[in-house]
Amino acid sequence: MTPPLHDAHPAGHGRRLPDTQQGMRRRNLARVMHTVSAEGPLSRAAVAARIDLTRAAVSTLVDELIRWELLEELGPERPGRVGRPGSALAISGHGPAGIGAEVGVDHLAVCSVDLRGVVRARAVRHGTNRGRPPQPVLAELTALIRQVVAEGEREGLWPAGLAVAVPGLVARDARTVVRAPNLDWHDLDLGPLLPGEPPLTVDNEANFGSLAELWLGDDTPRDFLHVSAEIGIGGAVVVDGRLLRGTRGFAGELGHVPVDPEGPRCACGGRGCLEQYAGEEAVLRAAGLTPGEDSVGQLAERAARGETDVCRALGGAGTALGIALTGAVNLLDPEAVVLGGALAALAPWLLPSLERELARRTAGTACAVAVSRLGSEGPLLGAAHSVVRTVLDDPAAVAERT
Amino acid sequence: MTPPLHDAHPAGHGRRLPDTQQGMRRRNLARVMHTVSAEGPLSRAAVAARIDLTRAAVSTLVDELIRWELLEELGPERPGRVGRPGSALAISGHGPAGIGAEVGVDHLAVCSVDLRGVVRARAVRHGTNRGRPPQPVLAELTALIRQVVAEGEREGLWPAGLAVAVPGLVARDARTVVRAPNLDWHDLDLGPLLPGEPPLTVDNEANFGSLAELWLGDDTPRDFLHVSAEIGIGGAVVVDGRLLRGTRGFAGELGHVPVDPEGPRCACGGRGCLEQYAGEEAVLRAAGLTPGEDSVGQLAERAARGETDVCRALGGAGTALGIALTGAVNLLDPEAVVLGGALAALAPWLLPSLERELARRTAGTACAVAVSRLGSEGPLLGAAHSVVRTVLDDPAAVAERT
DNA sequence: ACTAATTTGTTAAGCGCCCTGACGAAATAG
DNA sequence: CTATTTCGTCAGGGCGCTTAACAAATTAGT
Repeated sequence: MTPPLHDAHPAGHGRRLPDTQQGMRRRNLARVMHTVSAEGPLSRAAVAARIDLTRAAVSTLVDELIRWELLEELGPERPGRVGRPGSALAISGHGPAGIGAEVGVDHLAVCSVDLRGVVRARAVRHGTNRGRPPQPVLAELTALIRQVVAEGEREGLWPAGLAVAVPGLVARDARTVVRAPNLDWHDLDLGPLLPGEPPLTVDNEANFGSLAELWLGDDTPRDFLHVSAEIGIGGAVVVDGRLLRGTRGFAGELGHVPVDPEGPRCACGGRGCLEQYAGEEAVLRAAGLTPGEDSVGQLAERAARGETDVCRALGGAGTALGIALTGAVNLLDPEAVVLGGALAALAPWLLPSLERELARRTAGTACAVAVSRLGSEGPLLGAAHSVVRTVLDDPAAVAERT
Repeated sequence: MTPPLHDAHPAGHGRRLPDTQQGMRRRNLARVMHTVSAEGPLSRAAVAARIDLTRAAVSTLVDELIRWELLEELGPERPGRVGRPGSALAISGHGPAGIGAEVGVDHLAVCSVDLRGVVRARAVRHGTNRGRPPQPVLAELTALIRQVVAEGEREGLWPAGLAVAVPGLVARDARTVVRAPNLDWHDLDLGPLLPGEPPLTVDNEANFGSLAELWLGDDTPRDFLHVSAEIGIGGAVVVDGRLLRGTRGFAGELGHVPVDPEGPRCACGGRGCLEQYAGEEAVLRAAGLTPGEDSVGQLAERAARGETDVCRALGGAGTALGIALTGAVNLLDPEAVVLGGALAALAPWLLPSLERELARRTAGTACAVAVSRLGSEGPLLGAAHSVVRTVLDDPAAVAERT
């Protein structure tokens, strides 16, 4: 079985390797990396058994990966079984690292993650970016990035790529922000405004969040629907371990699925979109609160205290989510629906009505609904990990770059 | 011991050939077949240029495919350009053929298609199957199949596979009909009731219809949403040239997407499902007609005559389709929506309201809506072609079977 | 008409990649 | 202490594509 070649959009390496011996070699190098990454320290023989190659072939692959410092030899395994003990191989903690960055409405964040998946450095700056012009915001982000990169370099890490999560739609070139309403950014190419050196990938925060769920989630299936809300409502569809992007890169826009065709007008031009019932502004209004800092925390706190207006508002949002998700589930038949972002924190008050609505509108057993453990950390971690995945997906490519 | 080469389901999900030299060889054989199939007669040099291999390599691949009678040498091409003219290669008109079969509510149909995609034999039996027990129906279908296979054998064709389209949900094993309400079949394994010889694949008629659209449509994109209605409303999602099936194989159930959360009750347990507005029964009732033979023809005829009740009913169905499709388009961002099956014949009266609804609910340019040229022929052709695709996808596999 | 240039298809040599089979090394079992 | 098992490596070989060269078949130019 071939390892899942990571989606084409983040990073240019998603291209299919050619059907030549070199391409085969590169795919097999990738299969070794994926196997070791997924199943902890493993001997050459164990890897060979898993990817269906001979020990001899795996030996040469591993030699090369060690020479490139992508794998490390940990030494002899603790015996336990009969026979000569194998020599444990592990993903290296040095070498390439993924840099993830997030442009939030109320903060900036950057982190670096090594090939093992361990977060090695972080930097955050709080304060609103709403309506600020892009240049100063991205200059601040660049400073945070340089700080994180420098910190990594002191530990023997070099940046293999930079992935930036933004709260808005991103074109398929993975550089241009088409529309980010809460930042008031439009048709903006981030390339020239960020460091030129590590290759850049920009994507929607909901997309990165769903990838984080896929890669880091506890037992997230390979087919699921991810719903996350910050200000608007974002969704992402993961099919067979791959993120579905759509022709223009706009797939997953759950927020503008019609819930009631004659409902209130929406900025998108439609009527009764989900966002009119479960978006932050709508929920706050229904709860009798005014928008402000940390609105989500406010909602959770008051709901926990049992304030009926807030509970009823969240219940209504859950019902609307349930209706919109019924349509999505009928269309996609996912294994699960995962609530992420701000929805994770509010899940206790959303789930009952959401699940009730989903169940009563579904023939047979309804789709399972899970709550993300990552919450608002998802987009940042997903961004950093997406870089790591491109390295695992084609280790030979990064070796060429050293 | 050879590894499993094909997914049970059609749609060529199963390009999971191992990363060994043999796997590479088989993939390259497939690439030659696909290239010749897609771009008509081609010289060895032209194929080599397209699939990025050397002429020498392509020569050996072609030799093998000719020895297996999957390719034919047509002889020297008409010159025109400077240089030695190439020798044109074409897909063979002999050898393996795909057998497609359709269990409709009102008919049975079988056809065979050669590797070139040409329909070589057909057989049809009219008469309702509604509520009949499966055994006699499938016995009749078997008789038609044998007839079509025999006809093909007289022309040097042998059946490489049998694909059966049914109006209902099919489990992922591609043999078991889980639920076909209009036939009143439930949890029925078709394997034992059909000829054992050509390998069997069963799938939903909407799925096969969408594949036909993908493979045979005029300029159907690789990402589209296919909507077809016979009695119920079926949908199918094609992403990057692959059919999206969902975990249980139930993806594409557009008919039960909620259009109005407080609408009329539906058999599925929900309320206001699309089928309650645009299903055959609902449209006939709204038009003041009673269900019967050829209801679709009736509707089209009366609408063409300008009967206001019928036109209004179809317009309402179009509006409901537009609302449901708005949600689907927001979620998937397809390149186009294609109306197939009975909807193709009724498109002139559905399209205006459908497109209006889609446009006014979409920010930016709305998704294009196209009408299928195949209409109700889609499922049968898609089934037969799905067999042909499995041959093109792994020609070495059929060579082993001779 | 004749030569030069161009393109095709084939052939032989070569290289890369994995497999087979055999070996020494390092552990356990008796 | 010996037999057994498993691991990692090495040499030899097969397979598949590439490179390079060549003959064949056509057009372009003089």
